Amino acid sequence: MSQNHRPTIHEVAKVAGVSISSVSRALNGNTSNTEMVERVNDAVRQVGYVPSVVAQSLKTRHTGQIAFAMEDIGNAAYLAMVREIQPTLRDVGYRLLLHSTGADVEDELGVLDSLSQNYVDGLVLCPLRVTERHVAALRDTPVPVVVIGLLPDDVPVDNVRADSRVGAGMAVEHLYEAGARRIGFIDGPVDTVPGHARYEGYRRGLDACGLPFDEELVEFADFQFEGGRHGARSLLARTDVDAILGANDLIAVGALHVLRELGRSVPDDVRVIGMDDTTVAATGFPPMSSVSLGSADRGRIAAQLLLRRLDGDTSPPERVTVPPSLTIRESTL
Amino acid sequence: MSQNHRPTIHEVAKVAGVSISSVSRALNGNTSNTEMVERVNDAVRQVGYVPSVVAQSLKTRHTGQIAFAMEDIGNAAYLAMVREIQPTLRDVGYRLLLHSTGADVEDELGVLDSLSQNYVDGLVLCPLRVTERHVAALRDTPVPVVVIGLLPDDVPVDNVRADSRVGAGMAVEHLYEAGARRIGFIDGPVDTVPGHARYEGYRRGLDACGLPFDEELVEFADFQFEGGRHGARSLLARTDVDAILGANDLIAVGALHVLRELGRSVPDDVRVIGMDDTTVAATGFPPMSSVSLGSADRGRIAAQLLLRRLDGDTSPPERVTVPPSLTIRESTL
DNA sequence: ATCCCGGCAGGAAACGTTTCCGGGATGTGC
DNA sequence: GCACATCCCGGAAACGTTTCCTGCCGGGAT
Repeated sequence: MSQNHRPTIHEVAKVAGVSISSVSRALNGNTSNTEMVERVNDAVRQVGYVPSVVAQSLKTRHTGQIAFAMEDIGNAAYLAMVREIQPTLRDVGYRLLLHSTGADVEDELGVLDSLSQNYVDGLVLCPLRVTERHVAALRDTPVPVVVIGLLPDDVPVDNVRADSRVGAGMAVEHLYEAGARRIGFIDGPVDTVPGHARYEGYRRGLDACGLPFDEELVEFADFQFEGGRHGARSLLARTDVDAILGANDLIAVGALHVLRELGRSVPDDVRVIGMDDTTVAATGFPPMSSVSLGSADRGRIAAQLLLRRLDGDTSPPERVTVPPSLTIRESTL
Repeated sequence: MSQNHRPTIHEVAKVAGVSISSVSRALNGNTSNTEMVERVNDAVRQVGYVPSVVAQSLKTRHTGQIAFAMEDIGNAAYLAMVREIQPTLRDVGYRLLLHSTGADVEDELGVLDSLSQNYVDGLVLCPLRVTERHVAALRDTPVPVVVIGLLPDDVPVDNVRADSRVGAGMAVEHLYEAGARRIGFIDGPVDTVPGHARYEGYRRGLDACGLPFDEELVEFADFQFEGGRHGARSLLARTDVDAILGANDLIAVGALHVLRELGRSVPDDVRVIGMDDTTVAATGFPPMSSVSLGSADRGRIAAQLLLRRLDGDTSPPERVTVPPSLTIRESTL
């Protein structure tokens, strides 16, 4: 908290004895006269000049900022994305703005609307759901947007997605191969995009293995540790299983705890697998297998796609799907 | 991606048949003529006007943005802070910029320097270390800064800190009361601020309990899960313990795993406690006790302090210490 | 009826840059 | 030595707001 007046380009010009246009050119590398450049640099040092990014933004019409909007940065999948997006952007000089929208769809739309305020050059968006208003807003957004998650095919926006349907299917098949025949499934809320996709994947996985679908085996819960515990308790109170698939790692770890409380051994009595392959999977006990949905990859790819657009690429919208993969640990051996 | 020209205040003025000054006044609530306000609002709707925050920032000299800089958003403690800071700021209309500096002190100083670019109105900073250059930069920062973490007393900047020294001491005393007499300690790197403070706390805790200090009982590691595993292996290969304090939860959970591998029961043979009280503590097995250092509280308080400064408060720098507390779970019963 | 005062709206300047444009100097080719 | 092209630099406009200042109008008091 200090001097009341930061030096502007005018002061630099005065000290250097040149015009402000020359200062600007010198600083932006648009002059070939090295003596001029030196004089300007000296003056810059002397007065301690730092350009105002706000004024630059106003003039150049870009801000050097990119926003990332998701539901909750506390969610490990989004966290993994941020950890890739931030360095990717920073390396090329962009700053990252974080919007946690909470479970509020209005807030999410608010972010989209606010893009017209021109405070960012682009947006990476992880929508909770995709409503018609989303589609409308995405159709004529004032800045490039990349959506991570499911998106109707006709929305002209770059899109990177995981295939959690396939991922859930893979998990089921993996459990089947490990010997499981009654595979319980604790899903997240079915009215969310991932909840729905994983439910489908579970069913397809059963089909692929020739196992019958039994709705007794399915439980719905929050995507949280406590959700997983409640889900597992209800499930196990109702029926018996020899494997459990959790729709994410927290749910699965919750199930792990309940199984121990009930004295069931993992993996000998019951195999357990989660999804997202986050830290809690590795640190759980026993170390838990999980379906990696490539969150980090999706984040990085989204950032790269966005940067391409900002570079002026006008090719048709891209649609990238990151394939899931299994990380096998002790809970399904 | 759409229309090449967003409407400006001039268009609104033209449509409304008034001057741009009147539009500005109407939009900012600086006019009492309700008919004027209505006419302007109608025109705004008609042309789809959205103010340019960049132009506003240039004129008003504030940006509505606040930066949060820390080492790594992947660190659960920082994550907890962001989760409090972001909503706190958003509720009063500020946007949050995220700077993960990595382990790079230069980068951290770069953030401080970049404040002169005036792209944010304030900064919440979690410094890795506090060098003289930090102090110099903090002494005359162009915008308010709140530092989370240790800070020399004479730096005139708001400061909120945890007392991890006391926290580590509490952990030791808790273990002692639970019956432990040989308490191992797996610290983080001792040249980091938290590593050092926790080391001191550990020693003071021993003193308070009348236990002798034995350097055989101390191991240094990364603040990570793998670090905890390595540290625990070395420690247990060298000597025997009846309790382990991990300098953070990941370290402690790593120790938990090693103990199980070695067939030592927790908490019966060895009690384990971590620090930071993050998700992995609750989801570990057995659920692990941890010293809460109030990360969320610190984040919220820091944000509130910053907002007060931005509101024009010029009272002397504030120094807030958030007291640690114990969260007891099964690993120390 | 005149004067004064208050309120309200419009014009214009300012925020700090970048960039267009034009003029003077310099250099090149005849 | 002259014409012409080239290069550089300075002046000025522009980006889209907010706000100061001025002038106008109307109303109340004398």
